[in-house]
Amino acid sequence: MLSQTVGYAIRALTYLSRMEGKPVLVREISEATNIPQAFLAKIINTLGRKRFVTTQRGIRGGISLAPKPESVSLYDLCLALDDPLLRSRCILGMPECPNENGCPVHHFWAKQLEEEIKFLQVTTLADIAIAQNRQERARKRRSKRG
Amino acid sequence: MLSQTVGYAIRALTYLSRMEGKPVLVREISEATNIPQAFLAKIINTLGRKRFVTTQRGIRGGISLAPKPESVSLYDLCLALDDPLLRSRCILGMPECPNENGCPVHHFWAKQLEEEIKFLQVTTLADIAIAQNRQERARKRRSKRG
DNA sequence: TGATAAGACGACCTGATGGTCATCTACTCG
DNA sequence: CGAGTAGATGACCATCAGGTCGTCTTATCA
Repeated sequence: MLSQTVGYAIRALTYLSRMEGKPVLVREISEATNIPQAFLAKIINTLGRKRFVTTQRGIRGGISLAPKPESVSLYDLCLALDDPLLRSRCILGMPECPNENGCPVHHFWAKQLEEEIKFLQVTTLADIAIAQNRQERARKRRSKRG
Repeated sequence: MLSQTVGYAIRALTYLSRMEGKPVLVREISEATNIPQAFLAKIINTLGRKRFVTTQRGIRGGISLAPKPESVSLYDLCLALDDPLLRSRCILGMPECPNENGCPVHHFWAKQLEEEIKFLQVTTLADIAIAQNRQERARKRRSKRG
């Protein structure tokens, strides 16, 4: 499981990546994605210091995505926001566990974690934006039909 | 990832399951497994109320495993100790996510969780005890040889 | 220049998890 | 019965993630 924080970051940046670089207010992101505004501001701030977004204060200010969506992996975001997933270790914590493959729990969880890291590395904001656009269109079709 | 609490429970009960029903002191389990004693006592207490172990106070007292090791799945322990894993939901938390299969993140994580639940259901204390016995023998061989 | 709009930032709160400690209760044995 | 042993139990503490609030700073525009 990813942390709530990284989940929010993914949703917020995905929203930004569908805006073609136009600055968007934190308030607007918050309302569109249903993320608590004050907390989102904090996350955005961190992402700004790590150069994932550029921020602009004052009138006509807002947030915009700095890199291209397809060059931001979920793994990058986990790193930037220090997601606990990246710190996870064998839960049975027996001293010999990491070096032996006898323990079925260790073996299984190591495999799961490896798969997850891999997934986070190959999945980018662009992938999620595409899926969201698809969902959006499906939703609109449904409401027009209904 | 399983919680620390469930990890401790698995290790403690695996230790018990290698004792053939003989009562063992919390202190002994704690020392053998390197689990903080006071915290372990609390976990054991919960497991006692849920009938996973029988406890006996006073001289010649201690803890013993109530069911047979092969009939206690890790899933049972997660349930008994209310592991957060069993409460996990889609991290992107978008309202449509659970009903759509468009979101790659949702899709992947649902699959991972399903695999984990399955693993927890089919893996029992007996499986872990067997693996530990194997490790133990290997360790002894190494130290005799060295 | 000053009003206003925005993000920056530090202080603080809350609940969950992991962990400690002191005291109570129950059991065994001499 | 009384001493001693061992689990039961409740109060308490630390840390962390998630979240709020108030104030400061920086930008735009009239």
